[in-house]
Amino acid sequence: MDYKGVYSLARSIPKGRVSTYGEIALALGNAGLSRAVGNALNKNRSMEVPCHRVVRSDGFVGGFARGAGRKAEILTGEGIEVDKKSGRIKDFERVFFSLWRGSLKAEHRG
DNA sequence: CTAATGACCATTA
DNA sequence: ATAATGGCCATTA
Repeated sequence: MDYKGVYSLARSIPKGRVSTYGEIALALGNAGLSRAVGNALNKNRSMEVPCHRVVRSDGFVGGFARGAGRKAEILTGEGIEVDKKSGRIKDFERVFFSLWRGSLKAEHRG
């Protein structure tokens, strides 16, 4: 598993935006890596890698080494609204950032 | 090597 | 909209 690639892509996510495990996997060349990507980010624990900006494709924040609640709080601090009750991201399609084409539908109408 | 687990994704009912 | 099922890859025991 090329962790370096995962971390590099994760770093590519700008503040105030979120991407998905599947996107990273797809950018690496294998969409099936989605699960492995999560493992890689989990193992990381480096502050230089904004793993908190990587969420599930469904719009849920997903898991986090420090707990999903912590992840949601960090995202909220970056301007991304998260519903603590359901653990879902508000305006997910709006804050979504595509790694392989630098955002596609996210910028379709500003 | 086999078996089980995980920060997932897509399909189907 | 929610709930349940199958598939995928890598790591760990």
